[in-house]
Amino acid sequence: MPDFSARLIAWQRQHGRHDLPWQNTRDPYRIWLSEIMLQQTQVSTVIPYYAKFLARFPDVAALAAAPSDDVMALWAGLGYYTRARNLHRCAQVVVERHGGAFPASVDELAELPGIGRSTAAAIASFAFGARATILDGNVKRVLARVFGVEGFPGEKKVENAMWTLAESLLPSNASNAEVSGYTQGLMDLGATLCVRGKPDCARCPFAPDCVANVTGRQRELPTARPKKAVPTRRTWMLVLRDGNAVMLERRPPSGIWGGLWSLPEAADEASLAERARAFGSDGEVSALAPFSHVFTHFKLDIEPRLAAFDRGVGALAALNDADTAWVALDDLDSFGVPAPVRKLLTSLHGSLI
DNA sequence: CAAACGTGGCT
DNA sequence: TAGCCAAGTTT
Repeated sequence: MPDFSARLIAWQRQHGRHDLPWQNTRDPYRIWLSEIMLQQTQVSTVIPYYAKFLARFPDVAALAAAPSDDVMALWAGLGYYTRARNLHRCAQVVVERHGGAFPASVDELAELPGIGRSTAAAIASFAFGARATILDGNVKRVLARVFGVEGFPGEKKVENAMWTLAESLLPSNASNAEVSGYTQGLMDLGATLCVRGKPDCARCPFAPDCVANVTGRQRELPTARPKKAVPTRRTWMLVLRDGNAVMLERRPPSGIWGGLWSLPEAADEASLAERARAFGSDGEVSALAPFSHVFTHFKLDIEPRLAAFDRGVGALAALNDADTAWVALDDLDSFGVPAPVRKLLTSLHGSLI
């Protein structure tokens, strides 16, 4: 399809999205921030986080200078927390090694923490008019359908073929504005017309040439991810409570909820009771309602236990240090707390006292 | 290179 | 409802 890019650019100009919060700017900082947040995350989810970050950290220098805990607290709830740590590191690298200005080339961008090939292309095309293709979920879906690309796009072989195809479709001599429109068009087509469930082929500029549309295979393309059973893990969480405050513990930097503040955990009931005693609680440990939380790759059954504590007569364990903190339930916002733990504590806040 | 890595929206 | 998956990157 020799006129793929021209058709896409024309479609985007007329029917694409033009008023998202991170559009209508060439500020690499704002574009970068949005692109990181939008990785594996829907637009509607990102919008309030993007606004919060921009208000608190108006430029890359402000973000670089912030304490890591502040960045994590602001990111809490968005998920994939490695993104937040890389975001912070990236800001510091840009300030310390690039004089506070994002590099303009795809290759240099892709060397920065948290910026891979697709995000680098997005930033380079939106901020600098570079001729580089993205390859996100939207593009994979559009390419699979329009060109009839078979196979699960998460598979390396298929993904490589799609990168090659996507590169070949780039507009050859386009202005900066056209390059931005092309990249945005790829996303918009996938996000608004060529959606997973019921694609609106009637309004699609590629309908007459689209393999999936012509053959009625919209449902089979792109090829679905192979099904895998999700294992279940189980954990006991300690709600050590002193009046309106609970004790939180810093999680290790990597692994699930890496770098967030969460409730102390144990692998079984007895171990949790022992931890409660070690912290200095001499009261009873009582069961709260169990619940489960589903991640992408496993299900977590959570057994919360409540124990009373009195810091007034408590021991050294009552003191805050780098990895433990007593937090008022009204003040959870200033700590990066995992979403389900936050929900648990918030519901407790309503029912206690 | 397959697996790890969150959460919420949608069907 | 339970399953699928979204503006992917890192290890």
